[in-house]
Amino acid sequence: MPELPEVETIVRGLRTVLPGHTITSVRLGKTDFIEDPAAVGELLPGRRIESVERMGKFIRLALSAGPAAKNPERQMDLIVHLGMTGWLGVRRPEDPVAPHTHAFFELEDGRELRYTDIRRFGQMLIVAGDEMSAFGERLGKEPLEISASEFNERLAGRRARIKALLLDQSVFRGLGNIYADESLWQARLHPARLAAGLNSRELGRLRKAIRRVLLRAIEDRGSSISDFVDAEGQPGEYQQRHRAYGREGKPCFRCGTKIRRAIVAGRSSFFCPRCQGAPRRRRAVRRRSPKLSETRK
DNA sequence: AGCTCTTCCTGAAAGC
DNA sequence: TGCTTTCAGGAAGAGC
Repeated sequence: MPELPEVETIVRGLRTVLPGHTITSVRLGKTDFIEDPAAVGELLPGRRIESVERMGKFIRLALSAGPAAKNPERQMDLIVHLGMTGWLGVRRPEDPVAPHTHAFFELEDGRELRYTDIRRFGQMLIVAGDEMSAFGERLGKEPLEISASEFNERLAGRRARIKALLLDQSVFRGLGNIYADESLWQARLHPARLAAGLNSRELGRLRKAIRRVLLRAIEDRGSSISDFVDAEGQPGEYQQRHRAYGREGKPCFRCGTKIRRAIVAGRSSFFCPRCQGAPRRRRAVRRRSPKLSETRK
């Protein structure tokens, strides 16, 4: 499942082969993951890919218009989210087409950029230049760029479970289930702890753990759990370093206690019950007198 | 505000 | 063996 490190890996691969090339035509298969398929088909031909960037789990292809493009005065970006099973890469036309490949962007040199997505949980949309900043503002901060004080501010006073906030893309962008669990294991924090209950030492540990986990995972070119491969088709290596995710019943690398699995924030969450101290049981909501609960706003 | 449930989708794996 | 059910999960939306 592509999270920040996997998307970064794809982006780095695309960056070496895409910029400077022009889209000459578009072919689409199933289009239910595309916001406006007609616009993709009509507006992209004639545009040149200027740059490839990652924004959280989104891939952004910045496009400039050549003379053949429609609406050449409008700067636009093609935004792609890989969802669960998405893949984006460049192939030659004679290369075999992977099943569930639903978009082909032919380039002026004959190669084609292909989008493959088994489950079609991905997204594809065109964002006009003047809407790009608004798009970015809807997302949270990049976890690798955030300062300690910004990090703490984002979590301060939030009564949601820390796992839920790590997964919330409007808080931080790019973390998913795997790297949230790995970071919490590294920071020795239970996923069900309330963010508001974390002290500054714990917040500091968490921010550092996230950085460490993500940077190492990027070095390893992501985690290949089921089917992730990079833009060249190579699997990542980081799954070999997982300490929590997917390790139910196996010994904790720190203390040997069996890793447990529980549903937190609606997601299966893996943690060490010993190293990652469980939150104090949430106080049962017992009402003393009906009046008290009524008077409280 | 935040939680749970549902929906989208396919394929792998578990259950019978 | 072969069919059926369950599960996985990113994100959004509904309802509480």
